[in-house]
Amino acid sequence: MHQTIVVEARKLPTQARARTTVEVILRACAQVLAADGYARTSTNRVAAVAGVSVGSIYQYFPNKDALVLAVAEEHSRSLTELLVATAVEYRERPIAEGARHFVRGMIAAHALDPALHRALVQQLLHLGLDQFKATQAHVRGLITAWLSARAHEVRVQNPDVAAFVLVATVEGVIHTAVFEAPELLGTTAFEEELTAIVLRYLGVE
Amino acid sequence: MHQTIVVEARKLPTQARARTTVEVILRACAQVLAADGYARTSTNRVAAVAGVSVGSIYQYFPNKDALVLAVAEEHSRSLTELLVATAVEYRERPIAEGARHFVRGMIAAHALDPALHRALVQQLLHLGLDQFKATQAHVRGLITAWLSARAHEVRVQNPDVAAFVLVATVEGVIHTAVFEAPELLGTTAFEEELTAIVLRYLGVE
DNA sequence: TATATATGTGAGCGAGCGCTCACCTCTCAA
DNA sequence: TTGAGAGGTGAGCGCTCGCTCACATATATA
Repeated sequence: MHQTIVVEARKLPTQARARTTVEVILRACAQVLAADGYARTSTNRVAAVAGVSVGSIYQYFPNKDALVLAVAEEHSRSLTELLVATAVEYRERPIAEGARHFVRGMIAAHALDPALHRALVQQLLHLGLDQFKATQAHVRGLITAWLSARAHEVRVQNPDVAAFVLVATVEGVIHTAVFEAPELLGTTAFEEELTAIVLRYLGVE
Repeated sequence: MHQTIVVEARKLPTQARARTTVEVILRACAQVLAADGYARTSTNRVAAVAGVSVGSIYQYFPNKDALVLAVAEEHSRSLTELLVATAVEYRERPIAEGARHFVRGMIAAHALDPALHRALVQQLLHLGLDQFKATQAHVRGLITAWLSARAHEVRVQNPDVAAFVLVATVEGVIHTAVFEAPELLGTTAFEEELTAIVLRYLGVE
């Protein structure tokens, strides 16, 4: 039922003003997605918010879904970058410290733009499932490697399964908080509790 | 940005054949939602699948969203019933047993109709956030009560927070599995691992 | 049987959607 | 300075959507 979606840019912006236009369009699309969700995000609305004509959108994006997917790519790139940064930084530190910073990184990643993240997660399941899975797999890969390198310090039989459960747990709890209790996200109590479940699962605490 | 949605039935079916019509419509809507997602669920499609005229839908539902919300209500009712049943059954048993059956119940609940669940979760965040929250709160309430009753056996400071984390964890892991690794759902290994994280978080294992 | 009311029908409306295309403006190398 | 192509425009096409309404049929009641 999920048809293939053409993602390739129709034409590449070569002049400086064209690159600005593309960026303005992407920012406007992100804004409308965050505010109104995918269903109410029309190309005409995006163009209006961007202060640009509809035609300009279709110069660089073959269709609406390609535009949304481009926004999603940018979002998940900055999200992954943030996580990879923490992963590298805490690779050699104690488990407890690493876990705490993984949790902190994930919370920060979701705090970047919760509303946009929400809209994208919703629709990506229909549009870019592969890309969505790839991002998840990337994060999971980082955790798997980290667990494998410290298998003797940690209570896991299968690092793959453990990574799956860990990432799903942290993401799940943060998502629930985003939707149902956004005020929790900034608190240390929330971070503590999330770190606790991770550490206890790993048999560290 | 989320406008109120009229949910009340436009008129109540009094004759037997009218009740059948309503049920046929609800079933058809659930089927189309599960197969194609909310965006591709049109009232005309639902009517066609139900073998009924569009007009009949609007005899009993004021608009599309009310119809979808009615499907969601039915779905979450059967889901909650299933969970309450296990909760009652294992209230007096050991923690470990209770946790295992909570996990099992949640897996079973999501296995009822994963595709429908998926479509509903996606859209309910826009349509019936209150109802969605209420269902979550109900489940969380059961867990809070259960943890409070056994506070001395279990490593939790705040039963409310613990219940939040637990429910979010179990839901999150199951959701991730539904979307990314449906083949995991039936396996005992999956159930084991999910039970393990719950028990270790509670300091039972 | 006759009448009132509940139930069911489906062509088609108005609106909004994604998207196109004929046309205009800007940029820059020659 | 100029012309070729990149960049930008927006009215509007074709289509689908949610939804209505004038009408037909089934059922309950007298």
